[in-house]
Amino acid sequence: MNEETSISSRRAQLSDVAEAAGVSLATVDRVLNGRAGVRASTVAQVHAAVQKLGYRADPAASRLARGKSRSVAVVLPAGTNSFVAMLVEQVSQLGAWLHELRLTARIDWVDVFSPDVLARHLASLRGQHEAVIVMGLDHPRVRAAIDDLCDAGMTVVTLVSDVPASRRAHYVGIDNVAAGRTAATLLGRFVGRNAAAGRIGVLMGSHGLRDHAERLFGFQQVMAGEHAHLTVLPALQGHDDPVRTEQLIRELLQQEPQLAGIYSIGAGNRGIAAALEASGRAQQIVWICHELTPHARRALLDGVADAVIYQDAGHEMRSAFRLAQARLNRETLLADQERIRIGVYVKENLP
Amino acid sequence: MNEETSISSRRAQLSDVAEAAGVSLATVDRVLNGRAGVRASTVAQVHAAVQKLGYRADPAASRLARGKSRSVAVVLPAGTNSFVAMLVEQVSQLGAWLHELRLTARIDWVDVFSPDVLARHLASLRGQHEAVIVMGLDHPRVRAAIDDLCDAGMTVVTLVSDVPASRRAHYVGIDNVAAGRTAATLLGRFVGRNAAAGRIGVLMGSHGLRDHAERLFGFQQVMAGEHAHLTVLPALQGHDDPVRTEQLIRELLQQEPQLAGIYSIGAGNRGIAAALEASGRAQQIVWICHELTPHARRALLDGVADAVIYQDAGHEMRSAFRLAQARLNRETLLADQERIRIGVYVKENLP
DNA sequence: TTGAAAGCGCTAACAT
DNA sequence: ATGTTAGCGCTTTCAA
Repeated sequence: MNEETSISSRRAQLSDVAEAAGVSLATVDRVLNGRAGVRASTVAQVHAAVQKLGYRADPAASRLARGKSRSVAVVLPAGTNSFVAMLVEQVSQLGAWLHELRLTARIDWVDVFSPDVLARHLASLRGQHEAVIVMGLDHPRVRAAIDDLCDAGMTVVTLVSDVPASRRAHYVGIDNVAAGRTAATLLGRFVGRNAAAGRIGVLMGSHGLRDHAERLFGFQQVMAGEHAHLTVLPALQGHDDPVRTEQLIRELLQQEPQLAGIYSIGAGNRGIAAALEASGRAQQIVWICHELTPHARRALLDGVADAVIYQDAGHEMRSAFRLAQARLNRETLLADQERIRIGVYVKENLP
Repeated sequence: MNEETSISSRRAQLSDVAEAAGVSLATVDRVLNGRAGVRASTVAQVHAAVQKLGYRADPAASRLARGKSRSVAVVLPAGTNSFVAMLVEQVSQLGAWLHELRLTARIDWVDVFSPDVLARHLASLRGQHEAVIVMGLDHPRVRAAIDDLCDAGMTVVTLVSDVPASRRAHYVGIDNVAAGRTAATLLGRFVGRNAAAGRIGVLMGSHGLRDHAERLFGFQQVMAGEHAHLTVLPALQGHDDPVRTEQLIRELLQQEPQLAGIYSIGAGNRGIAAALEASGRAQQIVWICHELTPHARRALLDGVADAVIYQDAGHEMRSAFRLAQARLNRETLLADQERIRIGVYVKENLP
C-alpha cells in the first residue's frame, strides 16, 4: 500500500501568470510586490491570474534574485536576565542561516521596565530597518510607538510578551494564561492532597508585565478551581532581579513555616534557589519556575526546583525571523512550525 | 547598546573556490558533489581552497539550479495506529514545502511487527529512491536490509524507533529511555506518598519494539530508585491494538482492586480509556500514556488520562526530510532545530 | 580529466 | 504605465 505526494500539473510560475494576464514579467512582479505604477485594471487581471493558477513564488529563486538583505532590529530588555541571554545567544548562532534568508539582524538592549525609554527607542528605529522584533511592555505609549512603525510600513513582531492591541504583524511566544494554568496543575498535583492547609507563595517580576500578569491569572484560576484546599498568597514583585527575589523568598520562608509550594512567574531564579537552599527546606517545598536558564537547570537537577515551564528560545528566534521574512517577501510558511509550545521539564527529560 | 550580525568579508562563493584552486566551476562542482573523473591532486587542491575560504554553498542557488527533485520513501507501520496516522497527515501537508526543498515523498505501509516483511520491503526500495525514512523494528534482518541500502548509496533515516547498530545516517525521535524516566517521575509524583502500597500496571506493544523496551527500562529505573513504595507489575503486551489493550486493562482492573496507576508505553489508548471508564475508577487511577492522538486528547480533557508524553509528529517529519535533504545535497543545518523534544501535556497546556 | 556555457525562476535596473 | 533584459550562484549538459 502506498501513496505519493501529488506531482500533478507542474507548479505555475511567474511566466505562466504573465501570459495568463497578458502582461510582462515585470508587471506581475510589480503587482505581487505591491509597487506603484500599475493601472488598477491591470492589477485586477494579474490577481485573477495568480488566483486561477494558484501561483506561489519559488522561494529559492526569489532569494537568489534578491540582491540585498533586509534589516531586522531585535529589541530586548537590558539587564542580567538569563533567558534574554539565551535569546541573544540564539541570534548569534543564526548568522549563516539569516544570511541565507537574506536577513541581517541587529540587537538593541533597552530598559524594558520603562515604557518611555522603550517607546523612544522604537521611534528611533523608524525607517532604519524593514522589521523589528520586540520583547516589550504592553503600555499605551509602547503600543503607539509600535503602531507608528507599522504605519511607516515596517513589520513588527512581538516576542515572549505580546502587545495585542497594537497593529504588530505577529506575536511569537506561548499562551501565558495556559502556562500559568499548567504551573498550577503541576504544583497542585505535586503538593498533593495531604498538604491539608498548605500555603503557596507566588513571585512575579511586576504586575505591569503582560506575560507575568497573564500567567498569574491562569495560575489563580486553576488553583481556586481545582486545588481549593491550598491557599495562594498575594503575589510578590521581585522585578526579575536575583538580589530582590532572594530577599523576598527569605522573608516569605520566615513568615510561612508551613509553606508548601512556590510558583515563580518571572526571572530571578538564582535568588530563589539560594534562599530555598539556605533555608534547608528546599526538598519539602515544591517550586515551579519558568525558563531553562543555567540556574533553573541546576535547581532541577538538585531537586530544589520540581518542574520548569519553558519556551524554546531558539525556536522563538527562528520563528520571529521566519515570520518577518515571510511577510517582507510575501512567502508562505507552515503555521504548524511557528506555534511555540508550552514546554514542561522535570529532571528526567532535560535536554 | 547594540550588536550586529557580522557582515564581515563577503561570503565565499563557488567562483572564489574555483579561482583559489585554479580550476573551473565545473571541476569544483564535481569535487564537491563527489562525482568521479577528477585527478586526486585536483581534488586535494579544491578541498584545500574550500577549507581556506570556509565555503558553503548558497542553498537558494543550488535548489534553483537543481532540476529534478530527489525521491524519498517513507516506510510506516500498517494498521490503525493513530500516531502513524498523524505522521501521514503531516506528510500530506508538506507538499509545497517538499517541492521547494526539491523532494518528492512516497509513503509505504508495511507490517512492522514482522521483520521479514519489513526487510523484504526495504530491499525492494533499493535503487528506487535516493533516501528512505523508516519507522521500524530493530531486528538483525532489518538492520541488514538498512545496511544494504546504505551500501547502495542511499540515505536512510530511522524515525521514532531507532536501529542504532545499522549504518543509518540519522535517527529522528526522542530519547525513549528518558521518556520512560519522565513518565515514572510524573506517575510517582501524581500518585503521591499516601498511596502506601500502591500497585502500578504497565502496558506495552511488545518487548520486541526498541522504543517500547527503552521506555520500559527508563520507567523501571526511576520507579525502583525514587518511588520504591510503589510496586510495578509485570508489563502486559497489547500489540498496539485497542481491542487487546481494552481486554488486558479490564482483566488488570479486576485482578488489582488497589491499582494506583497505569503507564501505557505504546498505542491502543482508545481501548485503555474504554476499560478505565467502564470500571468507574478512571478518576482514582493515575494514567500516563504516549502521543497526543485524538483519543488521548479526549482522555486528558476528561480527566481519565493525567499526562501525555509526546513527540511532535510534524516536527519529526520535517526533521527527517530536512536531514535527508541536507545529506543528499551536503547542506548544513541547525542541529538545534532537529532535536526532538520529549514533550509533556497535561490538560492545561494542550494545543 | 577538464572547461565553457546554458539555464533554473525570480528581481530590479533601465528602457520605452 | 509597461516591457526588456541582465544578473543572482549554483548545476549540468556538451565539448574539448
